[in-house]
Amino acid sequence: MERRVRVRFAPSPTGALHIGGVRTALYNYLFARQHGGDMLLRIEDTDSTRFVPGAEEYILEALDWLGIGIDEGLRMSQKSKVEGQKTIEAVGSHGPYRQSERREIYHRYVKQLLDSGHAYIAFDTPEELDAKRAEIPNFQYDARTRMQMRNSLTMAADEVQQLLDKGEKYVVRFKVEPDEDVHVHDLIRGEVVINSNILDDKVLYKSADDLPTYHLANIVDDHLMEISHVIRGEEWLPSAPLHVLLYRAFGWEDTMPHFAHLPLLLKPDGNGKLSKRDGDRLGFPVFPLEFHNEKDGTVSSGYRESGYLPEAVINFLALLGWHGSGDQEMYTMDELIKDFSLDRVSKSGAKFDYEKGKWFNHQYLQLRSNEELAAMFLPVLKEKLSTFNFQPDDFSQLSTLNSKLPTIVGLVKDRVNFVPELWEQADFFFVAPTGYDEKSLKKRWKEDSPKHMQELLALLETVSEDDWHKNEQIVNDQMVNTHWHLDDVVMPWIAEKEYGVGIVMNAFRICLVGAARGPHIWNITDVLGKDETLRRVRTALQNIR
RNA sequence: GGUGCCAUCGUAUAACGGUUAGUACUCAAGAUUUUCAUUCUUGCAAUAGGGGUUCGAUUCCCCUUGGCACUACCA
Repeated sequence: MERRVRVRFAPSPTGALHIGGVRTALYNYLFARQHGGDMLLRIEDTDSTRFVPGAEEYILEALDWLGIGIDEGLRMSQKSKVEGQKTIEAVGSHGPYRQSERREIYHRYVKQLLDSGHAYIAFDTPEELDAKRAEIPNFQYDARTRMQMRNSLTMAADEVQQLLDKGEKYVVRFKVEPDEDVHVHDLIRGEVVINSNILDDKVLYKSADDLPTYHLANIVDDHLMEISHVIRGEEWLPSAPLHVLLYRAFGWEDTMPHFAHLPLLLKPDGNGKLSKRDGDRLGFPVFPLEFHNEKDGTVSSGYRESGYLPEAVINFLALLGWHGSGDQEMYTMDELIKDFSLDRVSKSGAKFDYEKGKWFNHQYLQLRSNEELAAMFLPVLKEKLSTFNFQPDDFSQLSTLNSKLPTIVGLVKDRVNFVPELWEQADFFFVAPTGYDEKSLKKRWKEDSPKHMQELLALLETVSEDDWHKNEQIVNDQMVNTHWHLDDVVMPWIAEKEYGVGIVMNAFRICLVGAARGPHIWNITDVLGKDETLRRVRTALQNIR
């Protein structure tokens, strides 16, 4: 009889959520959804010294942005999202879902371990332990050394009680029995065996802040919250045997969750795991959202603010350490849920390939409608225009420009990876050239160009405003081509005068754009309109050379 | 140092003992084009090394090498 699938993502609020953590959350989510199970979110804030304000909200907002839904535990309130404010809600009957709010629970279970003889009280201070480590190389608090230390195993019961009554600081340590092969069955790696001799008597309960360590809290919570599968990063593999021993000590071995340890995300260059510094150094975000760390005053860039689409980040991350059943690379979240399998998670660490991430974003950008992209581009555009003596308020009154925005975006979107890059591709639609690109002039502005432009100017003057924009779609060979009226005006003239089409049109392009770039020329004239087009040609005739 | 995990083109990965070792990104070349880009086509490029097992190893085993993680009153 299989249990209901219940998985959890359990981050620590010690800063921005690392992209590797996002992938762990994603795999948990995919697994839960695929099996019709529950995805829980629990906050592991048992280290009061490392707590960073805002980190919890950040984590929940990031998952929300990416579409990684939470069924139980802490999550962004959906109701408040509509109202535009960000509040956190707790759902489910296994709470509280913040470990700092579960102190009494841990007390109870620590006592159980103490009573059953699986744990003991130790009075050794951090200073004493440091001294010991300095004195004895590779010192480890374990079966070999514990009888030389100050703890409830070496001291008489009344002496221990005396110290406790006096309020002496103490920790609770797990009593690891020596010479035992501990087997951990990992869903990704198979059977892992570690001898208990190399395990130390881990601290389960800290004296410093009256809270348990990760190991104790984790086992107690996963048990109480009826977690069926623990899917977490590979850094936890070495302590998995300890966790097995803890389940056993509690008598919970029959309902112990299945383990799956995910490969780590590595630096793109060199060695080591991906860190915050790599992002700064190599120029890409390692966090989903921008984060302002109140504790140390640092600001970390995020995928969202860099112009990434959430579905691109999800797709990219999903394929880092996992592959589908076929050659498919573009996956919607629903498709991922259908195809996901722990069997196809790789064992080795994955170097973070940022270029592939850019490619994914390009792909997903093309899938968005021009209207959507225009809406995303608008804030960037206003920002850019404000540097051209264009006040953002003025811009909002330029309704014609506003209505043309989707068209403009549609003309250049296939050449960008990110929304903000639309500006570099489309700037000339909004601002007339302020200069002319040297290279383009050298190659495309010929001796006859001024004469050509004069004649072209006169020719275009004769075109009516209506005809200016006239075009028809021609379908042949399943290709859609646009035939422009202006072609009928200009091409015969070029043919008659025996000018080169390239020579004329490239010069014309320089007048309008300022360089040899941009979409098809009639698309540009169509957006600019007759007046603006002619104005730019006159300006160019005055200013070039 | 100790323990564990891992090892296919530069990168992500495919090939559940038999393939000309596949795909995608990157890069290069070509085609298309009135520019730039897109797009399309082609190309470059890998089984870490050494032993076994087998008729046959990318695949199974061992050793070496290398990479990574852990080794806190952090998670």
